[in-house]
Amino acid sequence: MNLKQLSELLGLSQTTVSRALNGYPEVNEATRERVLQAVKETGYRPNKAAQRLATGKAGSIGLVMPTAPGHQSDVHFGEFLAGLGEEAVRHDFHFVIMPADPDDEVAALRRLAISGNVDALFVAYMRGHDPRLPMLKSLSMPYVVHGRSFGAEPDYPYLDIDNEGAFYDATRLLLQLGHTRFALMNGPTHLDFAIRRRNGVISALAERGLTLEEDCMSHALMTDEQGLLAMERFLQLPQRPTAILCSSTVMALGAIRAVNQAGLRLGEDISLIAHDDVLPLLKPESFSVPLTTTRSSLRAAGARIAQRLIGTVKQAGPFPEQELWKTELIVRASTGPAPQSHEA
Amino acid sequence: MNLKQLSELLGLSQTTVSRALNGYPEVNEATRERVLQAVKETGYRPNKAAQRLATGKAGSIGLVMPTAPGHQSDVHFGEFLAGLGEEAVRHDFHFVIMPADPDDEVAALRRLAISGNVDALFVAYMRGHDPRLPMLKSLSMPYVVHGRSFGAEPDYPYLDIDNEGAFYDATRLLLQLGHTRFALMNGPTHLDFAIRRRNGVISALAERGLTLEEDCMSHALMTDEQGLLAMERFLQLPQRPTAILCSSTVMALGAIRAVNQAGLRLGEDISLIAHDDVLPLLKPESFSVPLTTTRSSLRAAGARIAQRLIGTVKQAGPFPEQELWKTELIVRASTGPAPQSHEA
DNA sequence: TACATAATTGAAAGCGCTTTGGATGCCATT
DNA sequence: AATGGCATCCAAAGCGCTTTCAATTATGTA
Repeated sequence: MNLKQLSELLGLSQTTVSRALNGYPEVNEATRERVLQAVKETGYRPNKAAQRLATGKAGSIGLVMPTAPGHQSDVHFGEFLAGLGEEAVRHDFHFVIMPADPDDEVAALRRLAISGNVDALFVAYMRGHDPRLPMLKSLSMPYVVHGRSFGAEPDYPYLDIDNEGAFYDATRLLLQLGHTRFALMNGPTHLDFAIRRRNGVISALAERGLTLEEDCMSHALMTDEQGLLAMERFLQLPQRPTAILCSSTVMALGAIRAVNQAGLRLGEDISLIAHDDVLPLLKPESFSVPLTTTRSSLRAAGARIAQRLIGTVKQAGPFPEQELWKTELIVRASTGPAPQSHEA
Repeated sequence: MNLKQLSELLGLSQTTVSRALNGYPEVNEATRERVLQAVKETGYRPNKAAQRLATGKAGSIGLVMPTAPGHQSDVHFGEFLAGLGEEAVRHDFHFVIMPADPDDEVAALRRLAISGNVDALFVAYMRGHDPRLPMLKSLSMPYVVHGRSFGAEPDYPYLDIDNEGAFYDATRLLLQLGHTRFALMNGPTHLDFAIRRRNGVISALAERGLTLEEDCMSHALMTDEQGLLAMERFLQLPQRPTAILCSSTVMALGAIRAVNQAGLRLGEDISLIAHDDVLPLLKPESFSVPLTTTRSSLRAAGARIAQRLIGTVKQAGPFPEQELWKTELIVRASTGPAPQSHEA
């Protein structure tokens, strides 16, 4: 069933039927009713490809999904998508996801943009000096970046959380509790959020004249296993850190296991603060020792970005170009006063 | 830059340029070279919407993503997507993802199909007597189902793992170890895999004249927290189970915490086998007590389904209509002989 | 040399929709 | 009765591509 058939069935022109469906005013209400009724009966749906070809818009936002045979999938991607979806479903928008090798992301993004398949772009996994930014700017298609790109002029539309502030505050809390030996379990080193979180820690420490040694820093994929490995390394250091900052609750999981296996007690021998993206599969408050976290919902961020993107496409602005969300520092039992040093 | 402009630039007709690009034989190799060169220089990309309109195909596979404000996102979705993507990227296919309220899935799937936006459909989260099946059959669009629908005639294209066999084998292993009191931590009750896994357990038990009591069964979202709660309930039963079967390693995480908190030892007081979807964020072998699992890679399944789907669209069959993958039963330290009952 | 044949290329139709630029009929005004 | 305005409706062009059918040129054969 297409427009032509439907209009013939109704004895109307395609023009009128099209207008009736798209809410144009110059059509008799009685006619509109008749059209709507026929649509219901026949199950007619406009062909999106044709719509897009005719209008240049088709209610879709595009994103590239990094993937490759060896490439680890990422929980955060799915969570983000859920947020985007939550908003998209309200506006009858859909997503076009282009899988691409991580090395090919710039090109993939460009292909997606000029494919004519999408109205706007969502970009994540930002890096320092991200090469996608100049490309996006040259594109004349709306986009919003999740995160920022360290080192680039912040003149692009983004939504980010205050990673530096979050880890600065978390570090200060631990300092106030008397800790002096810190370690940071971070995400992959080239990612923007990792850079900023590290800076947050370093600057809070610097205020007390402390530094973060190279061997007290780990950069790895944010998985349970990597958390375990990193923590095991930290615990074997001659000067064992007592305060750990961790970029993910998933990673914290493994880290805590390492702590337990070493016979140490979380919140007493070792204090730990992790960043919580509010993943539904993992609730920090129900850990055996409830976890102190810096919290910001990834999903909420996704929903907000979708809102901005869709709003822009539908000209329903204006939206702020830049948004920086504060995180919440939620104190639970995994943080406690620094243990009295045996040597002291 | 569009075809018309490109062809004018080259002094050729659109026809010839189009043919040159799509590998038709009736075009002079020299001309083809010239066209390809121009494409490289201008960065021309065909408009997918137009291509789709003209050919009816556009290299995309569609899926609906269940989502709603309260709806929990699911790790498995992302993992699956990674698998699909891994294969799709090789064939320059992309995905069209339609977010939809879980109550609206049938309609959403239909909309997606007749939107003209996709060449094939992927369907997951199958339930018993799934209402999407009859709809799909009436659709004349290729599709592959991940999982099966309990109670429906198995005459549709699917790829599933042998859930019943997996849990049957796991249960038998525990029986051989002398366990007699079993509990099952399952996924949501209406989902097909949950039904089959339960059946697997029940039939293995039945062979020994044992039954699975109602209070030794939990159906819940497969999250860490639900695992904790379910296990806590089990441990408070008057006849405490010693053998636990669990539908997910994520859930096992919480379950194990409950075991530890109760002062019990995994692999001694309590044996546990979990199903492992091979999520990159969680490696059962690196648990403090390495986990005995039934294993089957979700990602591999995704890749295989993409392969079938894309193959069908490109007429590169034939592919088997039905595939049932065996799972591996991998014995690690979380299973051990049944403890000697104090009462015995 | 003339003619069939193969190799290349192009003009134009069509995919299903939106939208511009009229038509048409009806009513109130003059 | 003639005019203008309004409410409705429609024919046709156009979005950017593929593909059918036809035209043109080059090649080989008798």
